[in-house]
Amino acid sequence: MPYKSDTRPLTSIVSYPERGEGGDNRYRGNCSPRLIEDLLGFFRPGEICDYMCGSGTTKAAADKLGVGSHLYDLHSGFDIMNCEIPERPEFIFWHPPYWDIVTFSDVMYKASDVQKNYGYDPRQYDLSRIPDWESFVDKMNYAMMKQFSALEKGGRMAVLMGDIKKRGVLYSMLSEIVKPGSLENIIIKAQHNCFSDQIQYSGKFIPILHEYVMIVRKDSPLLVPIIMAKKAEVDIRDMPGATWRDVVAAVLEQCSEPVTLTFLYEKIEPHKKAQANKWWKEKIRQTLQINPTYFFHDGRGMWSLNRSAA
DNA sequence: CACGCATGAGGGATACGACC
DNA sequence: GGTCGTATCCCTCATGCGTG
Repeated sequence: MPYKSDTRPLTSIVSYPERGEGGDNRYRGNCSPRLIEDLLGFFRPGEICDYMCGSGTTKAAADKLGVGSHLYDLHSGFDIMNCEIPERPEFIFWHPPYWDIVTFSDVMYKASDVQKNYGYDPRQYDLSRIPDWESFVDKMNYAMMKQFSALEKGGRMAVLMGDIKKRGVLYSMLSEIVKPGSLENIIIKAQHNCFSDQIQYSGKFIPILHEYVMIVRKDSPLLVPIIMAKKAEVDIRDMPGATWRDVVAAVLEQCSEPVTLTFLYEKIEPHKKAQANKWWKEKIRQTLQINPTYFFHDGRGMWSLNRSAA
């Protein structure tokens, strides 16, 4: 009786406290097969492909539901960055590494075995061995687009990924992963019994207890819309939406001592805010006057920021 | 629900006395 | 005389409210 969608309708939040049968729970970083069962139960693809199948969680889920599967991994001769994808998949499940949180090659399995059986050292192609975040994201996005390109029209990719907090910095895979096609769903998946549960955190950050399943669909084969993160910097003095109060406060904020009006003029004059207003000097003076809660008047022509103001 | 009207924030423009 | 401090007026836009 395949596709028993039983009492677990798929929703935008999922939680699998007991991991269920399948896969190897000693293989760190793998997920509950129940997630994949639920995805298969909902989308009902004829087959499922997994190009980073790891310990075989996808196979366990597919077998249980009687769905055909095509499974590959770096540990058994398939390198996503360089090998051709053999199928035109209808459904891809992808559980990429969480950067370098868990190293796979030569840790979860022996590099020498792969060298012996397939003739390459898996460590050189292993995404979990990329030390810097930028190149990791680049490679991830390449692998994402490569898999998406292989999809048949109407096909889907479900990507299970998590954000990472390292030394106070958030590295968000969900933000930075490229999103080709139609972004159909983002599912929050609760994490249970993960390694970080054991760590006593020193305080100032919110422990991450969830990951995401992003589902994208390929609607048109040739022209594919994509959403991708782009880092940029804007100057508040050139920004539509920033008020005069914002601009003046921002300039004063980087000064420890009271500054002259001339200084404020110099800092603001070259920017769009000033260039858009013929009376910009007057506006600056007026702004300082009408916001006594934010701006201190330290004698004629001298101003500073009231840092205690809310 | 469309409308007319009031209100208030933000911004532009101008004027003018005080001060250096 | 030029800069600074202050007041005033007008415009636009968003929001809220009562009325028909």
